[in-house]
Amino acid sequence: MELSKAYEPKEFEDKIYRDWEKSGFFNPDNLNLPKNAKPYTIILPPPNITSKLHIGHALTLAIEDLIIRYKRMRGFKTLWVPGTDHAAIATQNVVEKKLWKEEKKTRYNLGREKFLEKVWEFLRETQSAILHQTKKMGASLDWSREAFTLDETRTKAVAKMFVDMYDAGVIYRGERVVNWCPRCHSTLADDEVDYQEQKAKFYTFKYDKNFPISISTTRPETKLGDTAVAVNPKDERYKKYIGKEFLVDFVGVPLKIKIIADWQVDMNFGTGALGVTPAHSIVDWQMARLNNLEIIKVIDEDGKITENFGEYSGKNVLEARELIVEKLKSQGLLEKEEEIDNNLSICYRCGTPIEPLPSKQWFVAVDKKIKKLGNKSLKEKAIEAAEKHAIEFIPERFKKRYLNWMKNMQDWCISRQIWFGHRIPVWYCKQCGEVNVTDKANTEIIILRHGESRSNVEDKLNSDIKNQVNGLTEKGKAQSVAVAEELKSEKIDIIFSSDFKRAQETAKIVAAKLGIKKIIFDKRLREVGVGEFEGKPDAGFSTFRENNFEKWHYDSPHGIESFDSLKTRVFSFLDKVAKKYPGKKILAVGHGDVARVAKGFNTKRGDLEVYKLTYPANAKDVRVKLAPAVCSCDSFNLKQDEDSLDTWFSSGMWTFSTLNKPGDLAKFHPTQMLETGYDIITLWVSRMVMMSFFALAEIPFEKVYLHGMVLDKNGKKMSKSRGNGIDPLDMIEKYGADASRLSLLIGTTPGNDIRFYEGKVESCRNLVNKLWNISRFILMTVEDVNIDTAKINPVHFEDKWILSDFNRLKSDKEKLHSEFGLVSEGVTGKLEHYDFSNAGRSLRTFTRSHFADWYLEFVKNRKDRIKDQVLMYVLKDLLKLWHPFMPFVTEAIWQEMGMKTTLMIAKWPVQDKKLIDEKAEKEFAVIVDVVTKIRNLRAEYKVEPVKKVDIEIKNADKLVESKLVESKDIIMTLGRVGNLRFVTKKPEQAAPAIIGKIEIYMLLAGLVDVEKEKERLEKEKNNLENYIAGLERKLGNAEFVKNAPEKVVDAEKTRLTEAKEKLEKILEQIKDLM
RNA sequence: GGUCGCAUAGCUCAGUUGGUUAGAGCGUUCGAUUCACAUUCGAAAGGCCCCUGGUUCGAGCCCAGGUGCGACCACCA
Repeated sequence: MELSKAYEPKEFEDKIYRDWEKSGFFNPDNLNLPKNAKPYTIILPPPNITSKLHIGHALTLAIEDLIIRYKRMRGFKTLWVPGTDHAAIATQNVVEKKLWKEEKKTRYNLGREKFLEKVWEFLRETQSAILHQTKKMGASLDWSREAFTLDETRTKAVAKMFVDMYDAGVIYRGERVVNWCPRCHSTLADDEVDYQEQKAKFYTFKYDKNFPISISTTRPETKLGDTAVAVNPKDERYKKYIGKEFLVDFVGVPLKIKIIADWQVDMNFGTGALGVTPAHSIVDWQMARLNNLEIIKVIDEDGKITENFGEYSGKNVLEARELIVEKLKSQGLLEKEEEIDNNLSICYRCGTPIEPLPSKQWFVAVDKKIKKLGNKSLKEKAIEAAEKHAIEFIPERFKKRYLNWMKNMQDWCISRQIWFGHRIPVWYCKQCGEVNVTDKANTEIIILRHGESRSNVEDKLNSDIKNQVNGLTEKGKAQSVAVAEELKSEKIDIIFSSDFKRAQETAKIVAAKLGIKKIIFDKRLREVGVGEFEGKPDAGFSTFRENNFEKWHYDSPHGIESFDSLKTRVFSFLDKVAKKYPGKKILAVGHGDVARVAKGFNTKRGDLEVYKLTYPANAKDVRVKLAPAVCSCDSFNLKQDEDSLDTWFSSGMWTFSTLNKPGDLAKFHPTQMLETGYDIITLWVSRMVMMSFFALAEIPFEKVYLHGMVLDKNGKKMSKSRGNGIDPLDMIEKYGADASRLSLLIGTTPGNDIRFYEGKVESCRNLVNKLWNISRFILMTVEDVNIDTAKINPVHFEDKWILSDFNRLKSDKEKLHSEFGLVSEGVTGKLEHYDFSNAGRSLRTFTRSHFADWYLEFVKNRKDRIKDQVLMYVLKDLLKLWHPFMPFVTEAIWQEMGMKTTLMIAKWPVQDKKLIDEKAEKEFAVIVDVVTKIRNLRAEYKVEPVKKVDIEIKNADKLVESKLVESKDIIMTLGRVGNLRFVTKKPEQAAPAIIGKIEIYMLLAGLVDVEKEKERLEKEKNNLENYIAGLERKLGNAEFVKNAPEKVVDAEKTRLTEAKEKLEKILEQIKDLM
């Protein structure tokens, strides 16, 4: 069997990923597991659909796939759920910017519906790019459970959550000072506010002559809304005024100012007195609430002074500021005007200075006590979960950040003035103003006109129920079939129909095609009554109505039905459907005028215009969307809230909104692990905890593993704007997915940022190729790839050693102490402790150094069955251990070996303690030392590689002497030795190397360079002397001998003895050279 | 301003409850190609473990103070 010379990722990766998908094992339902198998679930943090994935996402995928593959191999019912996040504001911004750049249009130019279409167009593009990237990384995600925060299922869940929270009193509508951008006309979340350093004029003045305290501000115009002056309660200067009220005349505006005390006031800033403007400062707003102050709005949504401020009203803030300062100057009230540095809050999108404004918004009350949570609030539960270790943070320090933020959290504003996202499920009644909160979906009614009938062809009006002789023509029947085809994709729930024959026949054809059995006939869908025009041509009737609209509106001339009557019955039908079938999609087969009137309902036009609407022939154009609620005043004329929800509201539900397959929630929630970047602890992690407590009264996850940020080589955060962002696809293209993943895993510790540069990927690529070539060699060497590896009886000590060492590598203990070199550390233990980096390092060291460089070199020329067994045993299990790190290459080799099942579900190797053999380890370590020393001697003497050297070994340790003899040939090969003798007497003219009791001499005949050798030995002598002096100092210290553990003291003594022996030999050698 | 983190070889990072002469990968230098692998192998050079003090028989590790860098939160009226 022979593999290609180098591993070519491109030849394998796509095919392997397809095979994995085909196997179905990404889905835990398909894993063949015992009933009691424990679940292990991670929900992938959904990437924003604002852009393609960057290397930071690749890190998330690499870590999570590593954990998931490891757990899967360990027999857990393993689930990893993929998805994407609609990222409301961010996405809307990206599309708005694009729209402006490409078409010079704003969202208002397009209107809500058209704009949203654009957004969806954009997101479908990025979404599929993200999907492709994720698969390329090799992520073993269960695609059958893929979710999107704004798909139908999640949208329903979000609306229901909102309603439930509202019903529980946890969501409320309230007024609060919010960050308002006067240009974007939207509130901004705190994290959407940028700060700009600026020089500002800082004015110090009094409101009027009679007011005793001076205040300072950079924004005199807001002072029109002051209702208090706050001072520090400790401030002796103002103590006497606290609680007093003053009526002042501030630049012509009368104000009532109360003096209040507040600890937040800095006595040393300005005058130590703060003018409180409740409506235009978040801090002041809080003070106002505590002190029951009046709130006066001074600035409106356009950034202009509101009414009732005389000459200032209607001016923008800068104009008003100038005017007020002038006025203060002229009144002699301005005491100081200085320049200070301050931070100006600006909109992160357009840079316009932000106006804090009071505004009606929707909030989640984080302090509201909730009955089903033991009368604790969401905040309390979220704090408790971390403090009582229900949720563990890795690394633990981030718990502090979480708790700190949580404890200071105020009610969470969840409404955003944007179009994209989950529209707030609240309807305001236009009639009585009542607020209706419901998660019921819109009811949608499609009004369909019947197909061509004989009365159409013959041009004889027919609106008499007793005279239903005419049905559909052949053409009409064909039209009905065609319409039914079109309607197939609509998922119609119910069909209504007029009871006129032509409508009945149409409805029956459509119903049969759509597979709907029952048709509900409703008189209200009948054609308008034509009275005396019955049986006559349409033209007369139409002309009459058009000429006599006013009259026909309410009356019934010539016995025809009035417009009002027609409208009333059609609307009554719509009303009934809205009430009785909320959220359904309904087809109503009727007639021309019925469609016309219904269309008017939808467009909310005046009666006359409604009548002039043309009705279409096909089904898709007349649709009525009805609000899902009917107000208690019985009106269904409701208007939905224009705002959308904060994107974290829906992503906060992510751990459970994704588990919507029947039984999933019970099986997989709470999830075991959340793995994400530390930058979204507050934004996301905290929200998930609260949302999960509200919805399910349980934690969303047991552990939170936080990874760092990926930085570029210079330690700068990667981003597109900096131009240092890296597309994982580029790395995969160049080095393969395995190398890309590995480069992100090795050298990465939880919570710490990682620097990424191509060199890392390159060296990982080399390692991947090394594993490939090890396999290539083994598969070429062994006689039978399927050799039984269950029972190995190793005879050679090198076999015993590698089996021993390899089983240490498998260990679930993080580190096994051993005093010998070349001993591996436990990979399983490291993985259990989330120490992925060191797990990878251990594997790398074993693979490269222990297995390839020593064992394989050692046994290269051996030909026997036991060796084959050892090789296959190590290779198979090594592939398993590597699999979570580099799934593709390990699977590729596995398949090349002719394995029938995928490596993905192979059992994780368990340590076989019987194979741990310390004696063999020690013996092999000596051989390694001897060979290394010989190589060192050669290198120091610059012996040409082709030239063989003569070596004599003296006084070999009894224990290992036989092994040295046994390995004579291999030592000679590895050390390029011509003659190897075991002697009892030190040779003349030879360079020594000493390992404990073993002395190795390289004979120098023909290569002697006395000066060089002297120099080398002197250096070593000095080293040893210093070392010995240190040890003697230590051991001569009575305190050390007294206090240190015996083990440590003994070890030092041994070292001293050995060093002295060694020094003695060196000295002898130097003497010889003299 | 508050909180947290980081500082070890030229670079990126390990370094366990304090106990050998502090390690790895990359890079550099020297050398090797009939060998499974030049995506390879052998070897070497390279460290006031940020500074100052303390605890201890003993500190890269623990404590205090400082310096530099970074992050998060708050925000100056």
